Amino acid sequence: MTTPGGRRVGRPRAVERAGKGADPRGELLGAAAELFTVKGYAATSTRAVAERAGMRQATMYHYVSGKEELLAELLESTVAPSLACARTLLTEDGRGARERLWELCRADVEVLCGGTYNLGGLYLLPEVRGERFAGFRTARDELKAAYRELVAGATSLEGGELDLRTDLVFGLIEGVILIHRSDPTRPVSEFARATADAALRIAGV
Amino acid sequence: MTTPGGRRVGRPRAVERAGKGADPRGELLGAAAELFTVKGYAATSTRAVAERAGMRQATMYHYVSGKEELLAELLESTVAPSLACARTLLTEDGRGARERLWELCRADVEVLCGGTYNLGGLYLLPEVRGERFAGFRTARDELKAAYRELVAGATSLEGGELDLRTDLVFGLIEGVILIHRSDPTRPVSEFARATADAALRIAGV
DNA sequence: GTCTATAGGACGATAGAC
DNA sequence: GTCTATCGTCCTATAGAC
Repeated sequence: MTTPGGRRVGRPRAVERAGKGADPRGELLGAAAELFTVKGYAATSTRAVAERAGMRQATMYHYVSGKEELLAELLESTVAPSLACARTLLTEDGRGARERLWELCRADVEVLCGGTYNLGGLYLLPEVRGERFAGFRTARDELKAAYRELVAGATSLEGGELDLRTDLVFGLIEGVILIHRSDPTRPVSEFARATADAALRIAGV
Repeated sequence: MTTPGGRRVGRPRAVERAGKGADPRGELLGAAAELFTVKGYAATSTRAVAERAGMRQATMYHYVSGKEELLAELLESTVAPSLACARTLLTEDGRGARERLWELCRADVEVLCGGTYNLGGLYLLPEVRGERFAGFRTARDELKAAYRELVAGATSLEGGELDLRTDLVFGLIEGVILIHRSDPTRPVSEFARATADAALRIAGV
């Protein structure tokens, strides 16, 4: 951090960071993203996160309240783009539900598998069921409701049958996270389109 | 434990177990199954496992070498039935590949979602990538190869296109684990059949 | 703003009594 | 066969120097 005049303030870091984004909070989030997705949340220490972000463990607490805040923020940043996309698509009555469902699936897979780290894999961590992450789960539920509405429009199903089809479509999307994890070499955009095609076949349109 | 004559040996437990299966190793596995699936592997202590099995933490080491052995055994016991089923189906040339693929999907979902605990959820734990669980991953790979062979027989696809379809089918099956976790009230056998139907639609037959 | 140091607790595993 | 006790390690979070 620097003053408006450009003078450095605060004690210098023990290990100076080469380039990288000069935003310490962002670096912490990036480090957490990598470690949480690869080693899991519970198995990742605050030490490991902080050190990878180029600071000592205690310094982390200057930027975040603790480990949970890191996970909560990562989760919400991951579901937010898909949710924004879903809200937009729901208002576009001009296009058919079938086409909009395809587009939602494609965009969702693109987000889940497209980043540097496999952030979609965070959804699968057991810790996500905790109190602290209710905000994320609410957003995810709203996204699922959007899927349901588009499946309904595309198929004229209703009731339990509609729920079942929606669950299968939604399950496919979340399942592809695992596939992508096992073979990350496949181009994401091709894979996203193929998954969207498959989702429509599951929905039965 | 008792002698052939029925006399109790060893120091009595601090907390006597009511009924339950009198096999201590089995009780440990059952306790681990519940805790690992609900709280995750890394977040579950050996203390918690042992105590739920009705013994002190240290006593656990009389039956298993440690935490990892519990997870390894649970994983292998979960994939084994599906793999046995797949091997049988691969030899049944009399039935069409399409029908056998459907049956494999149905049986797999039944195993993954049918038990008391959602053992299928263990596949998703980040720790499973560890050295110690290579045996499980090998079995899972063989199962996936069986899926691939049946998809090939049912569709006449080949090469990259066959790989892609197989991954989508396999991803659906693993994805439904998550669905079942979010709504465990739905009858498993109905759900398993619906998932198998969906898998065939993804495969494109 | 970042550090060192440490409090205070939980963990996995082992030793040895009973 | 099961216990109690404990070792050594690692953890999260805080206090306070610089």
